[in-house]
Amino acid sequence: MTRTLLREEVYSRLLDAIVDGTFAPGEQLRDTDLAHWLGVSRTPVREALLRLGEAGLVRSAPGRSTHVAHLDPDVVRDAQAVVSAMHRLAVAEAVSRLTADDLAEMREANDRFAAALLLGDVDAALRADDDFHAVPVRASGNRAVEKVLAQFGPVVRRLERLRFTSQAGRASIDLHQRLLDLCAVADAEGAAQVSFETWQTLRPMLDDATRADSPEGRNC
Amino acid sequence: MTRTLLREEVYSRLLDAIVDGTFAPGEQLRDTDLAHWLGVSRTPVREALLRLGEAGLVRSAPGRSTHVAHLDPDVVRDAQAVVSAMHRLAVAEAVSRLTADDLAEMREANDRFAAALLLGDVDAALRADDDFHAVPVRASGNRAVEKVLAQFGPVVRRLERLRFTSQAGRASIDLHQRLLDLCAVADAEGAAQVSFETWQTLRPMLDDATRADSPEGRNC
DNA sequence: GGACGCCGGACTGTTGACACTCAAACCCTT
DNA sequence: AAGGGTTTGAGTGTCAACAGTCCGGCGTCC
Repeated sequence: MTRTLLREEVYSRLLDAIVDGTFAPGEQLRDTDLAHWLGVSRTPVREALLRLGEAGLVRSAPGRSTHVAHLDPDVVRDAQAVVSAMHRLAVAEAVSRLTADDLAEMREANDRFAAALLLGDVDAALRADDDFHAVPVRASGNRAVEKVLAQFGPVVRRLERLRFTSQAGRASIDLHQRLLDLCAVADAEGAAQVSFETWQTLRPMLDDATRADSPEGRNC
Repeated sequence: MTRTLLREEVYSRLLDAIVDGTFAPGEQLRDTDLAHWLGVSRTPVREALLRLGEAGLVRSAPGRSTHVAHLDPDVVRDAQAVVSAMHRLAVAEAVSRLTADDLAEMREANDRFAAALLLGDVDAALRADDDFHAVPVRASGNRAVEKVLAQFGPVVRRLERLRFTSQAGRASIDLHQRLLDLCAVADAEGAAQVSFETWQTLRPMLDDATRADSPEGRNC
């Protein structure tokens, strides 16, 4: 049984709090406060914050302060482009390895996604979407892709939680179905392209983001 | 003037030592020894090692030991696929933004690359190659791409230093030239595809790696 | 001679405290 | 009232030391 380190637990909790909005964009994070809140010393908190900083979820001014990153449209757009490219790569590498069970798992996740949209349950919809896309990522066996997605995925998810629309969701159902169909006939290039397009459905959310959260222009 | 932190200096020095082979694959790294060697306390060393671990350049067993990662062909292949995809994305986003100065800078770097190959100067060749590919990455303005390349680029470079051949280098000159030509006529898709292919020239090195450094099969 | 259990050392994880930097606030002078 | 200089507090960077885990070696028993 692998050992769970405090810095991993702290990282997960801080990540969740940032993505779900418990920590608001711009909110100051003091590592001494977080240490007290989590009941640990500063070191695991510092280590977790460093990782969050690498993903762009927090911004630190050395020796000064740390803040939850604003939803800077440039930052999110950059992360979204990286996430799209990683999923396309994963799909291209996975298509020849996907089993019937994998495809069934993707169908089931897409069905859950559609059902969640009907209920207006954003959290369930995003979980189903995660489950859907996780299948080819896992099948690709590319650990570097997994690491990049673990790092930049939350940056994109954070926007989705705030800007999710049923309209974009419904477009995703169809794209998910096309992706499934192309995987089923082992069309790696077609599937990779559709995977990329699936993640382009986020672009309208990014355009909306320029009218939210950072009224004084961009952080530099 | 931005402040330089010890953990950044330590990270750079450890990264260089791993990529250039000063720290051999498999070599044990004790953070107390590294702290003494670098004249700092363990904290910046630990923080640097965590980052190196995320890139796959070191492997830590929690509470046990830390080692320089072997040249595991799977790890390098994964990183190489990610690096290829990032450069392709960067080129696709950069093509419409490249100036005449940018193109001139790329030509100059390709010329230096060719000259270094003639002299058999691997270090100079790799520096020129870095300079060449840095231009579209910078022009793309995508900070997330820069971060991913900073993280996984050294994993790929590490193999190149050991397995570099003039033959592969000469193939790169032509691909560089094709990439330049396609950028000059603003063919984003063509340029992106050639950029991707440029990084595929590493594949023969990966196949050779299975006969080096990890005779007992893979680390798991 | 082999297997099992215990102990100690190696090494990392975490802790609490000190050091340093930066910016805001306050005070003094013009 | 404004500007400049000094002081102080906030917050992070780094330090030294303690805690905990894991594995190898040694001793004992069968």
